[in-house]
Amino acid sequence: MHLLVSIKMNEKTLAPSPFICGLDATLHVVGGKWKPLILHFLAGGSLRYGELKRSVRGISHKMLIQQLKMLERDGVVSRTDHGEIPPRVDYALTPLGHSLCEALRPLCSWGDQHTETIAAMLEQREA
Amino acid sequence: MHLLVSIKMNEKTLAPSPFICGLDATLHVVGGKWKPLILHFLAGGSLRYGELKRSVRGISHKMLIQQLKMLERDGVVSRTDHGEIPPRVDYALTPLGHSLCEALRPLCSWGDQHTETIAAMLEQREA
DNA sequence: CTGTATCCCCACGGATACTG
DNA sequence: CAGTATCCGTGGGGATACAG
Repeated sequence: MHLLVSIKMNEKTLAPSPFICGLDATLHVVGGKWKPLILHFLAGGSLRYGELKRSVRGISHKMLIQQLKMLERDGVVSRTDHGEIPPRVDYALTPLGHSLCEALRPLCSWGDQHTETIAAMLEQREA
Repeated sequence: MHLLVSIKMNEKTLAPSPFICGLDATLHVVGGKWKPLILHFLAGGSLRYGELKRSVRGISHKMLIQQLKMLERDGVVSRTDHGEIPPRVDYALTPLGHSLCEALRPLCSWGDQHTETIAAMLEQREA
């Protein structure tokens, strides 16, 4: 009895983890509709803004810029402006970004394996 | 030369894949803020509505019901109403759901490994 | 306890125009 | 080509009340 009593407090008044689990934490970084896709296409190597725009089909100009900024701020993507004219800007994954992308791969495979099934779902949704 | 010419068309006027890649397809199923978390907590076995509500901390009543319906419709989650009073309803992963959850695991691990880093990000965002 | 139905706000996100 | 700024609609999603 009296097991686990009196847990040592941290210095900073014990800030409880803001996440309910690891997955939750991850989603704070790659949550949303576009971020995973952006990372996915950067996995093959650095891309210019335009290339990225064309790769992530359907994304709007505004969204791409915005999401890239977030990803850069979070240390997942790096941005290098070559200071040329016309502008030439490359986006690439940081080491952290690569590791995250790695964790994303199973989701890609899963999607590949079930594309048919999922496509069928979408049609059924409208009905 | 003339490689890959004259690709055989499908019967149904060749409906081009609605997805830009496997990952995109996956996101049509577990996209959004809550679905991944719901699946994650169901991975340990079936849960009642209330248990799920408490597990996925922060989710609203409306959202949980709504997302569960979608997951059920998409064949990822199964719902069993025991027809009792008071009501007793269990939610569980289907085989498809389990495979998807499996693909989600690396994201959990990634989050676990970088919790500190991510927590730091969040604070920096406000600044 | 589980689920349905409303009200309602805000921010997500698209379209467009403009700058360097 | 890359990026910023603005306008503006839609719907995501919370709070609440109610039913079985």
